[in-house]
Amino acid sequence: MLRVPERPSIDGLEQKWSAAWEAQGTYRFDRTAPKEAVFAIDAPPPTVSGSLHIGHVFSYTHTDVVARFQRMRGKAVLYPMGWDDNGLPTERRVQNYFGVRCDPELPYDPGFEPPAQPPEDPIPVSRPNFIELCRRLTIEDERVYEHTWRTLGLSVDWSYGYTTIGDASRRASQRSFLRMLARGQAYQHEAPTLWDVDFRTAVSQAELEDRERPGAYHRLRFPLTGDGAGAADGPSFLDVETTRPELLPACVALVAHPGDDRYRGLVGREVVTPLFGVRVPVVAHERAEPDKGTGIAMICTFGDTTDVLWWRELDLPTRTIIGRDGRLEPVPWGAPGWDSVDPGAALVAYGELAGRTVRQAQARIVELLAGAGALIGEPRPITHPVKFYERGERPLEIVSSRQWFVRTLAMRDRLLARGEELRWHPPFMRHRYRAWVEGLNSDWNVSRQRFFGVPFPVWYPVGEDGTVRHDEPVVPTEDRLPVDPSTDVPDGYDASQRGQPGGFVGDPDVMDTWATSSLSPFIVAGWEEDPDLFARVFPMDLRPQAHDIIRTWLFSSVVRAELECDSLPWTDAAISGFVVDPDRKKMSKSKGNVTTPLPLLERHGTDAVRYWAAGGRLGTDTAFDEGQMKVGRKLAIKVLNATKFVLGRLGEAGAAGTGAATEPLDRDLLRRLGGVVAQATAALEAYDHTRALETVEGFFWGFCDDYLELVKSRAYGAPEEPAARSARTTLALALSVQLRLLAPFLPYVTEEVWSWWRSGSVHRAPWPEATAEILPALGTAAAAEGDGKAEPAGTGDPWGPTPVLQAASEVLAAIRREKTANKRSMRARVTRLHVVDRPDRLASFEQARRDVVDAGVVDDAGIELAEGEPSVTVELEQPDAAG
RNA sequence: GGGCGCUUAGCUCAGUUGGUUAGAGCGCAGCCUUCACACGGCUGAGGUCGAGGGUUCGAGUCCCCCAGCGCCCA
Repeated sequence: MLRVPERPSIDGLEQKWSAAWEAQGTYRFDRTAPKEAVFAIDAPPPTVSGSLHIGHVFSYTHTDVVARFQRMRGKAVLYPMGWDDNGLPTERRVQNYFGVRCDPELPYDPGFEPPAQPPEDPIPVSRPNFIELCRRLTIEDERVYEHTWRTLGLSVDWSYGYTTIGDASRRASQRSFLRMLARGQAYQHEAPTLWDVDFRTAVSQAELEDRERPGAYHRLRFPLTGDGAGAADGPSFLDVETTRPELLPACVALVAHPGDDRYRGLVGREVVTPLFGVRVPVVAHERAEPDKGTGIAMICTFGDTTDVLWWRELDLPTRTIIGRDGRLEPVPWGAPGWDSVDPGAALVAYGELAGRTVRQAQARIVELLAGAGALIGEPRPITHPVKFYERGERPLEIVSSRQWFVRTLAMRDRLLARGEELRWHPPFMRHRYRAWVEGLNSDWNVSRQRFFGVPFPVWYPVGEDGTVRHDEPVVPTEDRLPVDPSTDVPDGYDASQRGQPGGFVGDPDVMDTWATSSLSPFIVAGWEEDPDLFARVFPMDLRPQAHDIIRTWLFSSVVRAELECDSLPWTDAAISGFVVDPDRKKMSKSKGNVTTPLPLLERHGTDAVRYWAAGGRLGTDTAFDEGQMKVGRKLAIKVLNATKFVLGRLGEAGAAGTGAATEPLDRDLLRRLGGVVAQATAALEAYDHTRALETVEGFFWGFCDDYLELVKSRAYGAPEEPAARSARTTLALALSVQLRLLAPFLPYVTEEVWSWWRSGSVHRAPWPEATAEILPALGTAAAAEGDGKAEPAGTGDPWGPTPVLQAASEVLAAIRREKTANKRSMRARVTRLHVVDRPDRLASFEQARRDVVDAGVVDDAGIELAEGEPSVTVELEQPDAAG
């Protein structure tokens, strides 16, 4: 039954159909499907830190196109949505939103309510209170996110949702951790660690970024001691250039390149540090750069990662001075390890520095060095790369602390092999992964000294003397997970023993957020909790994500699947580009050029925004372009109107769409459509949604502009007239196929018009199949034909050339051109139409003659055909004769 | 410094294994009250394919080099 509205509109379709899809369970995953019929997507859980942005809309649309395509092809699609709510972005947002800060020393206050307005000075709250606030805010944010996704029409099965702080995620993270610990793949270690002094947490290699910062070389003079050989005729001092003079008290050696003739004779000798009088050796190492400064450098514990390398490889002593708050700590000059030729002077000098921040200490020590005559010349300003935590605001320091690590370095070769095994879209993204894995220089530090995260499921015994025995961790059995060691009690102890001699303490740290999100395929698949589900969906099919997190999320996910399952977590990775503003600048909050999705969806309509997003190729940065959204809106409206028109011609009987296409023009149209189906299908299989859309869209416009005009009047014919029946069969089939081809891109308008004449959702309809669906309409006719309208000799390609459609379109275009050139209406009558061409082309035109006559308003008697150089001559009736 | 990508019409981009006269959309200009659509339709103008060199009968496409832009890593 046809139900075509009088005045169709694309406005309001989002609300109508997203509710219907939810009510009808259109996108529900069929968990009874066998593994080979499942298409499982490991979609990125967006970070819950305020709001989704246009980049999310962009890449999630790409994924949704894949999901819808696979679903229509009959796959049981598992398309879950998670929220990445644990971690620093949430903590930071909660601090700002409520005006609080977490102080783990405070006791829980069950009655705490944050003030309506965040106060100027943050209110200190206990850790449990802080976590409550985190949960409260993330639940609110997640509700808003979900609404945005539903408006965008993502075909997610919401019943498979998860959050990275939820019970399932904590269980999976802790279970995996315990197993890695048991297998020796996780270990804890007191070591120099990159440290953000504002967030007061360790960060991993993956979270670093270099930023250009101004600095200055300070030339410091170190007197040589008289101990070494040849002291008498050598120099009496060494000059060293450093950008970090404040680390002088932490200096443990000077280093030069072994091949540097200037210093070769001095290696093994000792110098004395200015101000602090510490005797340090001159050593040699390949990593010293002869071209930099004076070619000899201070090794301090620790200024940068090269210091750590030198310290480790050269087996140097440790003198750390920077505390976790980024200030210089008091140190005991004269005590063992802090020997000085003049402890009193060292104490006085250091007294000027202790308690100051790195920055303040630098300013002060420069004055002291200048006063002591140890600063040679003026500091020389430079710009140099400095390591930052990607979310941080001050340069990272390196502090020594106890951290949990996962052994990734030892599995480098296996990880590289997995990178080759994974199918990347586009393929060149493979290089990003390989370069990252090859460049790994430390195991993965998974500890974070934060609050809102997954705790390590570990306690430590406290000795009778009160010392914490970190090397004897106590772990829970897996059936107790998830645990919070700060409130839960290990087996064999009771709560009163917490922190007591002979008792226990909980590990205070939480896991890196990637340590949880890297398990997303495991969390969704019910790892170790739902073996039936796990067997059906793991390994998954697709990981879609953007290229900025290849080194973090993609990498860590490959690590976890390798460790737990000895496999890839998925077979394919689809890597989206970024959305950039029209000036090719990355959209970001700091640049103030971000666009929030919901107003856009409301202004242009979801299908329009998705059209823009689907136009962005994988791996390619795409300009934010509202013009493209207007084009998408136009396309959606065209679908609406063209469907209305076609259904109007079909009538109740024709809408069934069975029968044969007997007219050559109709047969050509279907042949071309068959080719479009094949191309679009191949493109989508290859994760090239852009090409698929272009192909389908191009055909659709030609269908509307030419074919519909050509068959308009023929399709009006009586039910029993064969030419009319052929037109209606073709219209019904072509419309049905095209709506399904467009459905993954424009889910709302296609569902709306599908509902006018078909039952069920277009998104559950089978993906068009050229051979099975279109060939029968041609095949039955081919057998019936024999009157000179026969097909060209079979070339094996049923979707070959379409000469009749071609000829008709070209002549129609010539007629339009003439009418336009003469500023005449398209209804102006053509009195003479003279077509000159090759014989076969004339024959093709002849087969569509009636349709061209109707569409072009041509006097049939005025048509002349002749062989020769191709040309079309059109003469129009006199304007005044039109009446 | 290393790696990857990009450079084609005013703008955003296609251009498959080399093969007639390099395409699309937007924008622009002109025209058309057309019975699905004025949230429309039709028609048109517009490009020495970043520069240079090479391979080839033939290069936007393959090779070399250079420049610029972007991203990632050091």
